[in-house]
Amino acid sequence: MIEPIAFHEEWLESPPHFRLEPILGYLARSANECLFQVNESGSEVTRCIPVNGEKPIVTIGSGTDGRIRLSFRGVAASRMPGLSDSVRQYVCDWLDWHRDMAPFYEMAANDPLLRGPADRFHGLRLVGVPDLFEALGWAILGQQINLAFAYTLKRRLVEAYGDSAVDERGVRHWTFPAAETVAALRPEDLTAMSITTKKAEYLISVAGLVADGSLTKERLLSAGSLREAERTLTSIRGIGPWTAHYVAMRCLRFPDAFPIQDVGLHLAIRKILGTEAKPAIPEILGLSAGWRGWEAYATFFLWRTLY
DNA sequence: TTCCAGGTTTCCT
DNA sequence: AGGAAACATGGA
Repeated sequence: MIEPIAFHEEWLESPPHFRLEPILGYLARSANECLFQVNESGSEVTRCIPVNGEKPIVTIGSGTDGRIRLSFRGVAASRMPGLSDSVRQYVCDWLDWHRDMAPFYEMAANDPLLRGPADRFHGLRLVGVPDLFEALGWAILGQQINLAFAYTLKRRLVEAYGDSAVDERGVRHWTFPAAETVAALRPEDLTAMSITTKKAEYLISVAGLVADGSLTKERLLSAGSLREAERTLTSIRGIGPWTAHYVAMRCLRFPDAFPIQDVGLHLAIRKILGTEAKPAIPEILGLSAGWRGWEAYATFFLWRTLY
């Protein structure tokens, strides 16, 4: 006898300065994204969120009254209890739901670089990558290659070694490969999909650190300071300052994380200033002086202007 | 074909 | 400490 598949739905009040539209716009930036899917009308996003040993397929959309609709399916009814709390927790982390954004908008209103983006993308949140290995893996994959190619590499990795769940319409929803899985690979397994030799080594060794528990989110957060987390991360081969700050920003959620070497950031600044050349680091330090404590958000809003 | 991309390591002075 | 060079592959 087949157990009934449950469907769960709930509605959440949007916090102040939270709008799904600019968030979905960001999530839809690559048609090659393989870990979640924004629907054609851009009104909702769907992804598999592995929690409590289950693989619910979760959809986040907005109602006409501004409330946010959270629904999930694909889980046996008997396994549902307790799941909605975990799913909601993941979604809140993913979308930085609880951030008090008022100070950011106050600051941005008087900032020459942020004024425009903060207005144009009002309600945008710093979309996170809650899983540490996913954040590290995505950052390493994206080092020094264009974003389009990075998405292609991620898709190859995910579809080869990730887990997945199939919904009632037969659509497969992927999750990022487990650290344990990647830790057990040989470099050739990854170079075969055009991941460079070095990155293959980095990915496998970082996966090993995560898999054996020596590198955890809790440990990186426990020291409390961005500087400590950065030092721990950059001591690992394959993780430089950009990757450390990228992970601090999108996974550890340090608000002052600041991947200042990021090419995307440079391109966004150049675009807003209308200059010919990309800004030099000392110039960016000057331009960002007023962002103190909001560097991660400032970076994210500037990225958003590129897509 | 050339340039460059959400860098990091290694090797120089 | 600071800077150049090597790496390595595809997208536009």
